Amino acid sequence: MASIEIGQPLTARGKATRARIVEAATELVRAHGVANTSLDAVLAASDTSKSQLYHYFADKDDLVLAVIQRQTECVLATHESHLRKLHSLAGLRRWRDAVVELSRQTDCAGGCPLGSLVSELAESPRPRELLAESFARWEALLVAGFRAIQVRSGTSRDCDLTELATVVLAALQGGLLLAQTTRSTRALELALDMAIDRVEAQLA
Amino acid sequence: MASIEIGQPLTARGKATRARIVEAATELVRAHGVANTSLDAVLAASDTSKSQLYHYFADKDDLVLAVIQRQTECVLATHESHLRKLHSLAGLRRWRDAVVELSRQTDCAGGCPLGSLVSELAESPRPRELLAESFARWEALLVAGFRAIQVRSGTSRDCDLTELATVVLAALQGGLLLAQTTRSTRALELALDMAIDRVEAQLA
DNA sequence: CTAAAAGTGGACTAATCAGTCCAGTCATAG
DNA sequence: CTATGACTGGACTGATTAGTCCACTTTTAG
Repeated sequence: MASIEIGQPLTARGKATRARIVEAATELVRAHGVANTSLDAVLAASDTSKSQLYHYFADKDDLVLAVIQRQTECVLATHESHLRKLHSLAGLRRWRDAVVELSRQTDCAGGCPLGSLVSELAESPRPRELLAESFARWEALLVAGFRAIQVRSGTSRDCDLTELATVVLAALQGGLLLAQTTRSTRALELALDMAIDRVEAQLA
Repeated sequence: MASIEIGQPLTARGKATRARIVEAATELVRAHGVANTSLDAVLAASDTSKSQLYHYFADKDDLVLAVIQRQTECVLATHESHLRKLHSLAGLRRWRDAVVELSRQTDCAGGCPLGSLVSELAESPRPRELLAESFARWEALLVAGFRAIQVRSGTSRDCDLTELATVVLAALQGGLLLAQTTRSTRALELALDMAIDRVEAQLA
């Protein structure tokens, strides 16, 4: 009732405050999970107050929805920058290397920010829908990349690019989960290599 | 200090009480996650009292360790019963079907009980180690199955069965995560099919 | 200028949580 | 039988939590 609905006015200052809250919440959730992130911690990290938070969000669940959306934009932006210029299998393997390197840089901690949200929120309808959309957009990015490879190589063999994108994403998520558990990028490398070999076999 | 250490006496009644607590906690954690499972809820579900819980466990973290171990035994027992009698690729595909069917029966909810624990506990050293051991045992089960297939088929081609087990497990985990998000077994089926095709290519 | 609305600060509440404590019951070894 | 220790019931505490409320300041529209 006290929360911002669609179309409600928002001054520049208001927008900035809201953004500060979402940014701080996203960072805390990525580091500690939804359940282990208290609103008080968000307020402290964003230098705001209770009344501000409840001015812009109906409740914690509402804030979590905003966090999912922001995290989605962050993750997709990272991959989009790599996948946009994709036009060969070698480029896909460079993407693989970048993903592995990113995981290595954080010592394999945290896993995928979106994947982690799934196991915590997948039983709540609205968050689950949002995450499903995020993965769909991620797959679309991969499909676009595959198509670019196909176009460049000339051989437009008939195969389901969407299915390929799904298995690549599954390999990525599964690989990251095992990497997070073992604190080694080995499983991630093997899983992505398998998936990319599959792409090569289907595409070429 | 008040908890049960290794070697401490445990009567039959005590063992039963401890088991009841772990069983209830495991079920609640599987359904709602560690952070969303309160000790009071565990007590209510197991029909025990605070003093009993703290008689057998040092604190909540200690109970969580027991939950990880019990959940590991449950999951591995399920897969062991399928993988033990493995001696052909057809058998491996039947295992795939069983995994898919199991996911379908719960409407893809919950994902893998061990995988879900990872994203919630992977940043705590001891739980993470335990989960890493669980996955290592799971991979060993797969390796044993692959070896049985290799022996039966006669062709003992030289390939790294451990790597194969890792990618199959990664495909399973990633597939389950996407299945949980989309509420469809499609991603799980595709990911497992890809991994098993890989096994076939490497093994035969 | 001025009034209405947007935005803010922080005290407060009620519920829930992990963990403590102690008085007691039960089982069993000697 | 009896004493020791395993086992149990549940009240209690202090900390933390999400969420409420109201007085106040700042911005904006007319």
